[in-house]
Parts: sequence; C-alpha cells; structure tokens
Amino acid sequence: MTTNSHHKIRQMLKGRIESGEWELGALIPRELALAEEYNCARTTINRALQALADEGVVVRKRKGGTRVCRMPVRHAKFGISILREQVEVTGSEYRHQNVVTKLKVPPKSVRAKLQTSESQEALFLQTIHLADNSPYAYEERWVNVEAVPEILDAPLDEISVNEWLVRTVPFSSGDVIFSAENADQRVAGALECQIGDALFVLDRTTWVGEKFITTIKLYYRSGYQLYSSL
Amino acid sequence: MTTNSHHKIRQMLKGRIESGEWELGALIPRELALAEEYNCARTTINRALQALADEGVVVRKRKGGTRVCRMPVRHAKFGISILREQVEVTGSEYRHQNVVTKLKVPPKSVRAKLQTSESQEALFLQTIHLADNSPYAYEERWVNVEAVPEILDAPLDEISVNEWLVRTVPFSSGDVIFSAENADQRVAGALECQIGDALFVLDRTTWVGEKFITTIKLYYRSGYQLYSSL
DNA sequence: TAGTGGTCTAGACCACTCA
DNA sequence: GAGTGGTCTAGACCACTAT
Repeated sequence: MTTNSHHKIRQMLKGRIESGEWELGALIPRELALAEEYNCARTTINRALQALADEGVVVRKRKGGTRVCRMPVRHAKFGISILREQVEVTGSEYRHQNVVTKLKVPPKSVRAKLQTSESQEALFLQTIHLADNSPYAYEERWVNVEAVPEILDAPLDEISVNEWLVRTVPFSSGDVIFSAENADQRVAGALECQIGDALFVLDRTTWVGEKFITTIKLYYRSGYQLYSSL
Repeated sequence: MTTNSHHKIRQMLKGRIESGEWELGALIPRELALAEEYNCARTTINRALQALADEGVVVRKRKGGTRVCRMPVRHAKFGISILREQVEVTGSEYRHQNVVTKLKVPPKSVRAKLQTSESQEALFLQTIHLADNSPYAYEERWVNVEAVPEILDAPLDEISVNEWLVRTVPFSSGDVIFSAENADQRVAGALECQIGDALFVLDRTTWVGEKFITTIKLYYRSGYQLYSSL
C-alpha cells in the first residue's frame, strides 16, 4: 500500500466492518498495528478512526481499545436552509407574501421562548411562501427586536424575514421540533388546503450566544416530505 | 496562551465569529497567522478550522483562504435509534406486538425499494410498539430474506425486528423520509386514534453494501414530536 | 506562478482506565 | 501499573486555484 490517505483508510476500515470481518462489538487492532499494516504513521490511523467514531461506527476508549459499535446510532441529517432555495431547487419560482407585520407584546408561551419581559414588544409576522404562485408553506414568527433592532428597517417585502436573518445574523444555535398537525381554519386558509389535512410542521427557536433571536412555526403544504440519508 | 487544544481553539474561533469580529463572508487570517497568535503549531489550527468547515461555519479554499460562511446551512441531526430505547428514556415500559408475520411476494412499489424479483418472497410484518400498554407507533415492514436469511429463525416475539436487525446486521446505509399523513382506518385501529388524525410518519429503507435489507413505514402516535438542536 | 490549505511523518508526552 | 487512545509539534511536500 503506497497511496494511503486517512480518507481512503477510513473507507477501507469501514469496509472491513461492513463485510463482517470485525463483528458487532468486536475489538479491532490497535492503532500501532493498523499503522504497520497500512504502512503509515499512527497519526493517520488515528484520524481515520476518530472520523469513524464521530460517525458512530466505532467506540473508542483509552486502554480499552477500539470496538465496532454494538448498536450503532445512525443519524439523519437535514439541512435547514432558506425556503427560497428549497423552492428554487425544484425549478419553481419563489415568492413570499407578508400577511401581517406588526409590533406587539407576545403571549406568554412565546415570551418563554424569547425570554423577553411582560412589557417588551416583539415583531410578529405571518408569511406565506409560494412556489409558482401556489402556497408552499405558511409561517408565524416572532422576532426579538431588542436582539436585532436593525430588522425594523429591513425591506421585508423584497426579502423574507427568514432570508434576511440568515444573511445578517452571525452564526446561531437553535432548537428544532418536527411534528404533524391537522390544519385548522386559519392555516387551511393560508395554504389553500382542507381543514383537517395532515401538515408537516417545523417549530424552531434560534439564538446567538445568550440572545434569543426568533421563534417560528412553519406549516408545510399538505403532502410535503423531508428527505435525508443515513 | 499556554493551554490550547484544537477543541478550545475551535471554540474561541467560533466565538470570534459569533461576536461579529469576523463578519459573514469575511476572510479570516491564514493558518500560519493564527498559529502565531495562539502560539501553537499550524496543524492544530488546521484541525480546528477543518472542524468548523465540517460544521458549515466556514468555507475553505486553497489559495482562496478561509471565509465565514455567508449563508450557513445549519444541520439538524436526529439519532435514529431503537424504538424500545425511545420509549424507555421517557420512563415508560416498552412492549411490542406482532400483528402479522408472513412470507409473501411484495407489491411492485416495495419490490422497487428492495430490488427483488417478481417471484421473490419477502418477510412482511405489522408491528405495534407500546409504551405502558398504549400504542406508541405502528410499523409495516418488509425484510429481504435473501439478504438476511437468519431472520427466519429469530425470536421475533421476544425482540422486535427493529432491534434484531440493528443488533445483527453490520453497519448499514439508508434513506429516510419524514412526512405527515392523515390516519386511515387501518392505522387508526392500530394506534387507537381517530380516523383523520395527523400522524408523523417515517419511511426508511436500509441496505448494506449492495444488498437491500429492509423497508419500513412507521406511524407515530398522534401528537408525537421529534426534537433536535442545530 | 505564487499563496493557501491538505496531508503525512516521526517522535513525544499526557490522560484515561482496565486489571 | 501498564496499555491504549488523545493530542501536540516541527518540518516537509503536495494540490488546488486565484490572479
């Protein structure tokens, strides 16, 4: 073996696991042994094995060695991107419509998420996202204007809040909840579907550092599917 | 700075991005400069920056340098674990009930997923997963017995197919689709909910190497929520 | 073509944890 | 106490790509 990178080695090791050469739960050779076998430095094996550990394929313990994970926890990863992009990759034309844009004191449930006081106003928006002029998703959003005061001057008719925030606010953290809900009259009206239709719902709260930025509830149109691979 | 690991440096760099010191889209110093600043080897900076690149916080190009990602694609990550564990972490008692277990030739739509021939039989199962004796989820599954013949001898009354496969079959790949569906009569019966209730649905197909193992459609009970953090 | 990140190496020391 | 992985370093060469 002359041409080995940690990527290639990672794939080869993974192959040996998939092939069953090392069974579930089995101990695999230590780094030095593998380094000799693949004729490379221990560091290189280390990188490959660490990557497999991140992936959840193996479990590593000092002194305990490296084992094939007994019950691999597979992870589905979803890119939470801008709705405009989601629509445009399907070849459709994107447009959005702000139904409501106003400042008001949020209800208690929202205050808890944004951690604002009882008297603090926040920006409330109802937006319909359209693909080829048909409703694609409907969102209800609260923005903490104390954390992002510039939003009051943003041209929200041209650029959706969604996109403005992503483009403006630096790297943020967040919570996401996916669920299914029956459409009520309000949502059914916005999405032009039947009352009672099963809708895929995304609930998200994001913050930067200690500051809570926004919380949103997004209803996708009936029949929406979220794809991913393991 | 004396005590620096690539983890700490990674956090510090991320902090400088979050704080706005390096704006969205801005070029950040090159590895050698950062190595001097943090008084460490370039390799250490490299590891930290590569991690941030994996995370989607920065974009790196040879000769082009490292930039803060303009439109960070945030990823929500979900652990696809065993249902029994999902139930037990909530403190509930898990149990499962196989309603149907039989070999038959799958319909065309399933043959496409498992890539089996028109005459090849597959194992079909309908299983109800219970938490504290209430329905938690209902699954319909097809298993390619050609790929996993041992399953015919497995004690599927004691251990769910789900768990048996995870414990037996080595590392696998898969596709996942999440969606929302209205309960029909069959599913409503299994989950003891109303016809028309919005249900959270998971569709998954998994394989090892070239062999397709199983395809499953899982209906969670009404009100189920899938949590994650960005 | 020059400048940047990508990777490898050999050696070293440390930190954890199993027996 | 001994064996394993975790990490750092300094130097080197390669690969890509912006200009």
